[in-house]
Amino acid sequence: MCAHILKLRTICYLEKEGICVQTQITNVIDSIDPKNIRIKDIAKKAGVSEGTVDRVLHNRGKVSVKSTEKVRRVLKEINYTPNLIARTLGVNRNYRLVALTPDPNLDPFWQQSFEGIKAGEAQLVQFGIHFNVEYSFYDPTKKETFQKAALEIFHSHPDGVLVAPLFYYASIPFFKELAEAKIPFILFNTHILEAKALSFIGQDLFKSGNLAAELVSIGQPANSTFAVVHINEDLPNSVHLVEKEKGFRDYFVSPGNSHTIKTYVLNNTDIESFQESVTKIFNDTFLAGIFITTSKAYLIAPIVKKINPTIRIVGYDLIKENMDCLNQGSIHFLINQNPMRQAKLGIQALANHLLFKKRIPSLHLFPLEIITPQNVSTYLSHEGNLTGITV
Amino acid sequence: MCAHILKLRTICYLEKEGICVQTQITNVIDSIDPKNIRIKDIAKKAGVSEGTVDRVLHNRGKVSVKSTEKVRRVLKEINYTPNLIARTLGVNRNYRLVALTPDPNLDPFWQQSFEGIKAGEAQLVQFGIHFNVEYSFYDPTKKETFQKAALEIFHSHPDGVLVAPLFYYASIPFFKELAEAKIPFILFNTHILEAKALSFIGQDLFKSGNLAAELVSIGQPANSTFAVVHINEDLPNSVHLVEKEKGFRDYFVSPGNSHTIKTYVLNNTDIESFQESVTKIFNDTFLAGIFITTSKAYLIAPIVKKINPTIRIVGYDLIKENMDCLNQGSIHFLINQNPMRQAKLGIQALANHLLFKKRIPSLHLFPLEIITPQNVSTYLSHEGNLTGITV
DNA sequence: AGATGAATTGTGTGCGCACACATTCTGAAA
DNA sequence: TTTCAGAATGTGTGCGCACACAATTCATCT
Repeated sequence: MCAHILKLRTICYLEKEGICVQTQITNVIDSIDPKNIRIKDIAKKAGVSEGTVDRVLHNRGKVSVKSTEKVRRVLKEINYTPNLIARTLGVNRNYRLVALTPDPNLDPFWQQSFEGIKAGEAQLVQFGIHFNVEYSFYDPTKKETFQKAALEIFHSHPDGVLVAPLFYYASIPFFKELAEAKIPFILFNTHILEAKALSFIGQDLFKSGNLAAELVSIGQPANSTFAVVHINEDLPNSVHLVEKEKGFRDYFVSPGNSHTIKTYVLNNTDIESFQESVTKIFNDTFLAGIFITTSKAYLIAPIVKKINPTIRIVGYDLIKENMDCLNQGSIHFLINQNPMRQAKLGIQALANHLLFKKRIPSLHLFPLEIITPQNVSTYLSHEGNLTGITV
Repeated sequence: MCAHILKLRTICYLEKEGICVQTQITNVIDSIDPKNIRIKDIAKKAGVSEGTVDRVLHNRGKVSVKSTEKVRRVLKEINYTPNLIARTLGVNRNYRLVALTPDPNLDPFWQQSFEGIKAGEAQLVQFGIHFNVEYSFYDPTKKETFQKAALEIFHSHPDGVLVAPLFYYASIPFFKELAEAKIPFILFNTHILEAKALSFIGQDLFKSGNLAAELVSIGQPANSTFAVVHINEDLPNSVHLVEKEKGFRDYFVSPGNSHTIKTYVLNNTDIESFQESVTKIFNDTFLAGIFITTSKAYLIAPIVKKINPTIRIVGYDLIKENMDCLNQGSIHFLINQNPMRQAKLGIQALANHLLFKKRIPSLHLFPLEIITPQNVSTYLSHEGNLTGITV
């Protein structure tokens, strides 16, 4: 049979210089490959049956103290790691997941997150894993739609939930309910600390604002004025935007700082009056740079460029409209939140938790990706390659 | 048995406004879940045995035209995707991979790539996949060590190879041999087009130089002078550096450009004379920015800062020394090549090819990640999270 | 028609695990 | 001693696939 495996690892390149070929030979004789210990092997080694080992491994009880000890000792000796693939094979129950996000039809940003969820689902299917993801969408401008959807999800008793909880106060009771019902849930995009979620996946928004400040001010003269602009948002209810602004302002609180920061909140209920007010604001004040806290930078960038093309604009996310502005030079930097990868990872994390019973990190912070006209294309071609084993 | 699955997908949030709850109910009655078609199901539908379906699926021959037709028709009708997990279960053989890279002990950059390979291997082990990765290292400054290692690898007849081929001409014959012996190989970090590799994983180096030019010149006054610096490299033999410089210079070939570009090649055989020559060079010419084409920016950044702290420095990679310079303000931008993720993906790609028999893209270009003092920490915390299902 | 060998087709097994179920072992009560 | 729960332990099965091997069919020749 197998056994008698001869492993040969060679590190060699200095032969001439006398250190010569450094070869390490490992002989694995008639023993099990240490990488590949089965429950069966543990059972044999402990002198018990596979069933007993299984009971010990899963704390199913009904094992005598003596047997438990024997198994525990073997487990400590060898480093058993269950074969995750084999583990899922026998599982034929269907896990039902629900994803709750803003409606992708209302915002290209959430369209991308939606794509990520689908990619995650597709990947699991490919591996023969029975995960059904259902989608529930809400209107990001109306918190009642979130509450309603949340209630329905709770009543449908899913096996796991993935949520982008834009509304702070509206989401708290939902998470309380989920926790009580022991339904695992993962947050992405926006972190709600009190939620006690299984995991949060997203960026550090304070640092994100920090970075925006750096980008907007690089190479700018002293005594400049910068603006923070929130578009179309219910600011007091939106933790994520407040956090970004805090980070932005924090960057300028340093000994030698000479810059001035202003904040604007804009609503584009109708386009004409929006354009007017934008024009008025940016004509009145001389700004060296503008930081838009949402993915809506494309709404004001072209207007600002007409007023003064040297005003530096920093926004968020690789949505088409923003990239057009980037290429035309009206937006100078974008910070990519990578909603697609966030969402995909969310699904994967739920699978890891429910199915593979892996421990998943309670915090998965994404890097703050800086996008410029020169590197934007490299991000696009990369986004498509979301497949792989893992992720 | 199973069947009678009731799927319920709800999209609901506009009830008040009359559009009401939009519910889509899918009833799957007594039929197989379309997501989960087995070979057995195909066999039943085609009226043949599982063995015949298997033979058709794998082109093993020994099937009559009639049976082949029957199976093909069913396959066309339903969209069969094999269960990748089950596929690997029965595979008993041990695949032997060899990774050929510069010696990690000589360069922290290659240390990171080494970590990535190990991470990839570890992940496969966790999934119970029998992949043994052996390592073979060469001295990146001596092409003979590459040639020697390559020869040994070829003679050991591995199942797959992952290579970072820094030497252009020295590597061509190796790849020819591998191709003739039908040993699949994947390149990473440096692309050798003629190699006809299974896949290349890495960055577009021309664009990388392009981006460096953008970073070095943002917010700089007109008529500035910038330097391209190659450190410790056999330039004519190193395609990757030449390509980066091309990209860098290309950026400044535009109608309105007023900048000047200079190129320097430095060798730090002994530290003192190196420091002297660096000091001399950068004292002689007034430079607005410097682009170092390797991960060695930390060797000159502190010296340059002493001469003139406003000279902007752009380098490569998140190695400790560079990050220290970044935090101390002597390096202003780094472009992250993500050697860890590149290498890990290389292993995964080989597994996908050999084991899962998935098609893998012949080109996997990584994004050009811009690192600044403000976002460097977010990349570090993220690097650790390399696990997941995929990748 | 019967025999023979090749072409085709069908069946069985193992991969490692989880879980259901069957069996054996205790010790206390009858 | 026998009986009998209940605890402890062991055995068997399926998950979907690949591959080895067994069984069948078919065409051809005697």
